[in-house]
Amino acid sequence: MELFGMPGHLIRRMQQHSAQVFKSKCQAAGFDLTSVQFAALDALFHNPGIDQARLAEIIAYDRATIGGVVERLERKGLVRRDVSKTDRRARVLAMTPEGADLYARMRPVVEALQADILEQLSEDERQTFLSLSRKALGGANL
Amino acid sequence: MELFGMPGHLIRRMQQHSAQVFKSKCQAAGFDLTSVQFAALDALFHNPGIDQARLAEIIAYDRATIGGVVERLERKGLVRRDVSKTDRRARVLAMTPEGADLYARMRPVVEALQADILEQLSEDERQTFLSLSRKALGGANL
DNA sequence: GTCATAAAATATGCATACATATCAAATGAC
DNA sequence: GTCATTTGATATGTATGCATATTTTATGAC
Repeated sequence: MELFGMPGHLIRRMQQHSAQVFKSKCQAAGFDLTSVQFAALDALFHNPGIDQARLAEIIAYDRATIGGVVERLERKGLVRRDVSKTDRRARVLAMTPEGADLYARMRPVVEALQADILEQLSEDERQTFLSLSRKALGGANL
Repeated sequence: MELFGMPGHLIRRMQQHSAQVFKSKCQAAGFDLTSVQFAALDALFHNPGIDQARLAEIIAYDRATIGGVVERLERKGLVRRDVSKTDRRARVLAMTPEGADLYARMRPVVEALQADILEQLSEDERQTFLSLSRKALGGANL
C-alpha cells in the first residue's frame, strides 16, 4: 500500500493543510490566535459560563491540554477564570469584552477561510467530504 | 455556522480519531511506535539512503521536527545516522536490522488498521473520501 | 456523619509541529 | 579562487496533544 493510499497519512496531511490555511488567513487579517484558541472562544460564545471540563468536552480536547489553552487566552485578556460558586474545584469561564470583540471580528474571517481549506473541491464535493467526515466520526461526538 | 459544519474542525477531529486508532491498534499488537515514527520507517524503507531533509520532504514534515523523530528512532536502535560521504552537512539515514524487522512486523498491522480509521464508511465511501482528500490537497505534494 | 469514589484542576513527561536563528558546508556567479 | 547565497542540521521557543499522577473538592453508599 502506498503512503498516499493510507487514510492515516492523508488525514494528517489534511490537518496540516487546514492548520496552515487557518494560520495564514488569520495572520493576513491581523489576528494572532491559533485555531484551537479560536475554537475555545467559539465554544465559550455558544456556551457561556461553562467550566474547563465542559469546554474540553465540547471541542473534543484533552482536559490537560485545555488548561494551557485557557491560560494563554487568559494571559491575552480574552477570557476570565473564576472559581465556581457551586463547585470550588471548577473554574467558570467567561469571555472578557476584549474576547467578545475579538471573537466578533474574527468570526467572519474564520468562516470565510473554511471554504479555502477545501478550495480544490467543488461545492458538491465539499459537502460530500464533510458528510463523509461526519459519518466516519460516527456517534463519537456528533 | 456550526462547529461541525466547519471543515477545519471536522478535519482536526478526523486526525484525532485516526491517531487514536493507530495508537490503540498498534499497542494491542504490542508495538510502541508513534504513527510519525512508523511513517519515517516506511519512507526509509522505500527510499534507502536518504538524508533528513529528503525524509522531511517525503512525509511532509518540518525539518526541525524530523530531527527529534529520527533521534528517537536512533535511540531505539531502529535507524542509523551517518555523515554523508558526499556532503558533510548531511546525515544519511539507514534502517538497522532491528528497524527493518520491526517495520516488516508492523506493516501488516498498520495496513489493516487503515480500514478501521474509516470503519463507519462503506468501501465506496472510503474511496470517495480518499480521492476527495487527495484532490483537496491538490498538487501540493501529491 | 464517615468514607470510598469520582470529578475538576494542575503538574509532569513525552512527542509532535512549526517559526526563527545559528552554524557548517556546499554551490554558483564572477 | 572568492564570496554571496543556499542548504542540512541543530537549537530555541511556543503551542498543541495525550497519558499519568496528584491535590482538592464533591457526592453517593452506609
